[in-house]
Amino acid sequence: MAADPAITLRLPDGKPLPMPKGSTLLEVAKAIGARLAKDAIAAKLDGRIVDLSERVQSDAQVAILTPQSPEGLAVIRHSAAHVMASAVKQLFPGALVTIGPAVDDGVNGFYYDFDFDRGFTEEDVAKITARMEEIIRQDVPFARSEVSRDEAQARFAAQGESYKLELLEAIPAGEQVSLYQHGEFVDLCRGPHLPSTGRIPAFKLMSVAGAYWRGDSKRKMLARIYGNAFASKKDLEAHLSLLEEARRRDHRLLGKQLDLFSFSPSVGGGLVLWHPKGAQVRYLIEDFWRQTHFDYGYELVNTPHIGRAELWQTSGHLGFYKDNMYAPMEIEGNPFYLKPMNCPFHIEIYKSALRSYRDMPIRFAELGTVYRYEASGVLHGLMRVRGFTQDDAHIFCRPDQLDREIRRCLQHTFFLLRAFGFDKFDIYLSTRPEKFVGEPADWERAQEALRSAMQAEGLEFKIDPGEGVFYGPKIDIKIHDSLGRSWQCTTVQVDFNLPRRFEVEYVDQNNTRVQPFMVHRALLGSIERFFGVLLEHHAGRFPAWLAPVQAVVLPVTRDQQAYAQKVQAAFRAAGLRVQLDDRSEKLGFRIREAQLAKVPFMLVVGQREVEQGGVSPRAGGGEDLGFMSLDEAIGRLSREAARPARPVVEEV
RNA sequence: GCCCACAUAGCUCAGUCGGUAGAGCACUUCCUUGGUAAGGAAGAGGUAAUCGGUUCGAUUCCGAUUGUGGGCUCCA
Repeated sequence: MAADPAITLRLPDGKPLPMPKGSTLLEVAKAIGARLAKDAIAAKLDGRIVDLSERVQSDAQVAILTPQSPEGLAVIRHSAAHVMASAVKQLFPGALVTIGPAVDDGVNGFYYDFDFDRGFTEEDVAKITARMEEIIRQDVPFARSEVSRDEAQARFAAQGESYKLELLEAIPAGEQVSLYQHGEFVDLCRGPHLPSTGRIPAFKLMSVAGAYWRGDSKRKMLARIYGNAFASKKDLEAHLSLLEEARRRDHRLLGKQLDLFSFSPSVGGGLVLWHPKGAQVRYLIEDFWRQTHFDYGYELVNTPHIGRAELWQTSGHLGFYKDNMYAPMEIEGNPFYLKPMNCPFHIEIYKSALRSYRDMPIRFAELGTVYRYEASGVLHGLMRVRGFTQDDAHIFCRPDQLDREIRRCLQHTFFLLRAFGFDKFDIYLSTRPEKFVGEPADWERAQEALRSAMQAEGLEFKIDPGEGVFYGPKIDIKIHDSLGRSWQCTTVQVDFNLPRRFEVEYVDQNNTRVQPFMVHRALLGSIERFFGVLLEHHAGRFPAWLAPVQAVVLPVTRDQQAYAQKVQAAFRAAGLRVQLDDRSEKLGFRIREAQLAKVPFMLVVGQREVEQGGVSPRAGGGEDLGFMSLDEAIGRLSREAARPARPVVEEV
């Protein structure tokens, strides 16, 4: 040992660790601590995630990965995918293996795709689970080997694994590839993997689905099995109960239970029917939205649902967006299209007058209802529909105003989203893609404006290089809901395409006509989807200012009916949405119904309340607030059901 | 759109190995007026998603269509 030349490894805390050259990472872990060595499942060597069996030959940065780290968890899940594939091959030798990575979509942690003609049934999944448990119990070691591509081809050809051969085709001849083997099962895989199958602490197969080979709808449909794996049984249980909670607050279920909206096969898929209570909430959202837009200096506009084909020709939508547009309808010989976007109309309003640099910025906002063709298979409740209302706006501004306008948009966005109860966000800046329109210099300028606006607002953001739309860079904001799931709502996009196509201009200080910057932005995204997200976020219990019914008056007996009507009228006069439930049912029954309807307040009035001229409110949570005078109760409910305060708009 | 699954009363579901269907809740009427999460009785309600086919006979088997769910792809 002493003869081995020493190397120095640098640990995450910055401490140096001298080790003999050629030590395995497991030995490194042991040198750090016995407990760490026991927990270790893989390691990070100069940023590269590798097996514990890998030998370190030179000085390097080293971190030992345990199941507690996201990377460690990914290794467990990837290994679980291999174990699943081996179980499938044992049970169904006719199934061909394809790929099986670790993923993290909030539900699943890994999958493996098989070419298996019969497809997998529930019973198959149960059998596969049992076989996987056996393989894990046997604690079979994962062994890595490196072979030439040609040798790998020969091996997979012998096994008839045609998909693996296809993957190998893409690798240059003569290159080394890595194989991972546990038991009989060998897979082409970069790795890394756990030391052995016994190191998978807890897993569950979640579902079976179809998936195209290489995600290409022209290629073969494969049978995919999804699963998830965790660092402990407890983590798995927690995950499953989170999924259970998500099912419980599924907006489609709540929409039915609370009588908010529905879909009808007679109307068509993806077309929402808003019931009175749902429409009430929607209008409250929209009213608040409008008020904030006035506060942030927008002017509201209103535009038609259809427009002539020429308009969409000019905008370019018939070129790049046609697949999402409905077939044209002919009106007196002219083709018209249902609008998939509002921009061309807002531009026409802009162009209805000659604009001066003094007029800028011009901010047009509209709750514009658009129709987009969506393949039937992707429709999903309110989250993915064919007709929806965008909270759309277009800002036309001078180059020197862009930065300021973006900051304003961001302030407006966060004000609005916070008002609805969201306070955690992921922000992304998407930059110029390979195919783009406009001048690179303008792109630079716009990207810089987006970046500096976010920095000025003190926002942390990630950059998605090359993920911008072809017409301009954009900022996307995802909100986190109460279950920790994230939803893309807000998008702020600079557009270099439409101003050019429509010859949008203003007259500058030098009396020359120049093209303004144009910004598209949707803050809530789509009202339909936002409503769905909001519904799930609050589990159907809207904040009192949005509740379709804010209180229900419950007379104890028929004798208080007249008084109850007076109470209802008094609350209504104060602007509260109050209903009266004087059906001949017992009080307990009516309380139960109001509770299930998630009404924030119940106003119980019996003989005592009549005599003393008050009410006894009960909060939606079940708390009896005790007797109070009518004025006191109206004051309290008015405060609790107050709309969020208006924003303080800073001029930046 | 593609793969798989599903579609029975307003809702949630049961049942029918091919012989035209049932429960609970909701609804209507009556009784009950009860102080903080389900009082009682009676009644009404179904062209079994739609359209074809096989069969003496189809809600049940087969096909198509529409819709829904889980995915793929795409996106607000």
